Amino acid sequence: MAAERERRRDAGRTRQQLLEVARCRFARQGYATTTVRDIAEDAGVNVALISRYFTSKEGLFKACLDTAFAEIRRDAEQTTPNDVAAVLARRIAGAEDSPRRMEGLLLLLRTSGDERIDEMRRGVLRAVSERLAQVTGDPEAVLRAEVVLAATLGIAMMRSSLQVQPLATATEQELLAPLTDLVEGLMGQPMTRRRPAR
Amino acid sequence: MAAERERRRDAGRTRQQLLEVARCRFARQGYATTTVRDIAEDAGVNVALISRYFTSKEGLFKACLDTAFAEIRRDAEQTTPNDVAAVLARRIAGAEDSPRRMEGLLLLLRTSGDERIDEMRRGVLRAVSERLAQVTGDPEAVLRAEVVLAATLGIAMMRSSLQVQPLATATEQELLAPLTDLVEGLMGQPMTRRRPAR
DNA sequence: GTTACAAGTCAGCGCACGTTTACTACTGTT
DNA sequence: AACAGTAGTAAACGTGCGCTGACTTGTAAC
Repeated sequence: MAAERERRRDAGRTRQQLLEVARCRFARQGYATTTVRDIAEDAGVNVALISRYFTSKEGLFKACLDTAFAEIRRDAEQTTPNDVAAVLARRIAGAEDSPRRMEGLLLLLRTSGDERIDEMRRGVLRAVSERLAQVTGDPEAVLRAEVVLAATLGIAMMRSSLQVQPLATATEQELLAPLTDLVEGLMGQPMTRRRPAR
Repeated sequence: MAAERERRRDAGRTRQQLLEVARCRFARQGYATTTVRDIAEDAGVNVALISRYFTSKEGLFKACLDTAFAEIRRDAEQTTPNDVAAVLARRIAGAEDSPRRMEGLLLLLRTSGDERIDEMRRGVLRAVSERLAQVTGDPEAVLRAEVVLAATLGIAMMRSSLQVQPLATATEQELLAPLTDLVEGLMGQPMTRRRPAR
């Protein structure tokens, strides 16, 4: 209850504000296209604060990635085999705090030009894929899980920057059936899975 | 047979050279990250020639998109229902002129910041999806076709800029089975397709 | 009320980018 | 051989970017 009244100057709050608007910009426009002046204006503060709180534009981007990674890992850990499609649908088109949820996914495929960041990204994608692959014990499972993940990222892309209809405005419910079929087709009961390569 | 010997100065050839190296750069790095000086150096010519032959960087990008669009449309027109997965696998990981084939796909999701170009992009994606959707007459078919397309684009992304293993180095043969299952699951025999939403 | 420090602002630096202008060199024609 | 026209070059211009250092203002402690 202490100090809960609004302060006109609050470092923690502005830092958080910067994180959120930056995350939104980076996810929608990509790293290179987003300028620090845009971000500062969105947050309603001066540009210099970005350098102060996050060292640099790249530092801010990395901070955005960190929060996104944490979210995604949490999602992945709590997902059970039967859940996969529903969790993906929720993340892509979940209603409650949309479109914040999808932003995390989009950050995964926005490159900053920094090799260390790309390495982090690969790490997260790989971890999520392997978690997904645990659903089956198949040696090909990781590859198939990565295809599921790739599909999810692709859908997120088409909905955000490309805005291809009708996918762009499909609801969570409308996405659930196709995603279920996709996951089922790729990781569920064997169809072509067990047959030898032609 | 006329004038087939190599000329040291050949406008048509340099123009073509610029188109090819630009397409590669744009596909790999995106529009904003690629500089005209990079492109000119790759082509081994002076920067000013980009302005001369394509008016501007954006003009060059648009020219790249035009060639990619033509290729993709041609692919789409010649695809039969049973072919879909094979054509996609070939485009993603086709051996003969790889990785040129995949570049066309990647250009579809690289944004230039120009709204007219984005409109073109949406148009092509939409056309390809509708063509894909003709496989079935289902009203939901376009949505499902777009999911197939999104998956394809996502895979291309993971192979190029993200380089997530094992997807990044999977061969055409290795991709064929998962893609077949994906297409089958989404557009083939009804599984959850006909059952009402939960 | 005064003081000290943190929060926030302002103006500008340096650099890399896309583009342009003035120039040089090659090539086919007569 | 001289010319004309085009292919290609060199250098610089203007702009917008990320970032910085000196400054101002709010806030909490005494």
